[in-house]
Amino acid sequence: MIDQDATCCPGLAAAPLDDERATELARVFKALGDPVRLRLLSMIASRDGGEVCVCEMTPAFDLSQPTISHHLKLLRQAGLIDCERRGTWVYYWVLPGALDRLAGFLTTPQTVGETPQTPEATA
Amino acid sequence: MIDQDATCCPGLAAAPLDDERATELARVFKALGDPVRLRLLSMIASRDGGEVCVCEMTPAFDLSQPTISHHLKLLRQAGLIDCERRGTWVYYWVLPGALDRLAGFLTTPQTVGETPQTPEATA
DNA sequence: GCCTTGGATCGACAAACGTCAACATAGAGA
DNA sequence: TCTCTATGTTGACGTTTGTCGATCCAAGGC
Repeated sequence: MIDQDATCCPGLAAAPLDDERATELARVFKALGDPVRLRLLSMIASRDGGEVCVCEMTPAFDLSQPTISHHLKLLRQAGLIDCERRGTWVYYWVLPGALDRLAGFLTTPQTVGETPQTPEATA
Repeated sequence: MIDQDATCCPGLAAAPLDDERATELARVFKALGDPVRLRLLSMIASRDGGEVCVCEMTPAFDLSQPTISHHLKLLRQAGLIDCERRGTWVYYWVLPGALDRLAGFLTTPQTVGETPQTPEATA
C-alpha cells in the first residue's frame, strides 16, 4: 500500500537525506504544517472509536465545508488518514503506523559516545 | 529557553488540539515541510560533531547562498536549530530535545482496550 | 585605514497555498 | 423517479512561500 520503508527506517539523524526521500517526507510534514489539518488529525486520532464522521468535524471549525473537505483530502494524500463512505456519511480514521513512522524518523538515536550537548558548552 | 510544554506533553492523540497549540505546532511542522530544510536539518543532525558550518552546507545544494540562509533562518525560528558565529564562519546545530519532543507528540500511546485496528476490519 | 571573504538581509517575482461560492455526486426516502 | 441531505470537486482570488540578484554587515589580513 504505502511505501513504508520510505518514511520509516533510516531516521533523520542517521545520515544526510537524499533529495528524493526528503521530497517524500516533506510532503507529509507539509500536510501537518497547517493548524486546521493538525486539529483535524488530532480530532480523529484522539477519538475512542478511531473514526470520526465529517458531519462532526465540519461544525467544529469556523470554515466552510469545502475547505474542511480540502484539508481532509490533503491529509489523505499524505498517507496519514483514510476514509470510507457508510450510507450517507463519510468516516475518517488515522492510518495505523503512519504517525509512529514519522515519530521514529524524528527520534534521535541517543547514541552515546558522541557529543551529547550544545557546542556552547564547549565554547 | 524554548516553551517546551507547548510542543511536548499532551500528544496529538490524547485530546483534540485547541487552536492556539495547533498554530504553534503547525509552525514547526511547516518548517519541516520543505525538502531543502529537511536535508539541511538532516545534514546537521547526522553530523558527528553535532555542528556544521554554513560554508559546508551551501555548496551541497543547487541553490543560491541567500536561499540557504533563508531556510536556515526558518529552521531557527521554528526552534529546531541554533547557530553561533565563530570567527569568520557560522556554525549550526540541532537544539537538543526539539526533535524528540516532536516525535513524542506524534507517537500514539498504544493504549490497549481501544479499537486497535482499522475500521475496515470490522466492516 | 582598505580590501576580501562568509553570511545575513532586502526587494521583487513566480509558484503554491488556504479559502470561498458555485456546482457536481452519492445515498436515502418518499 | 424525484427530492433532500451530506460530501467531494471546480474555479477564482488574495496571501504566503521559495527563489534570486543586489546589497549590507562582520571578521581577518594587508
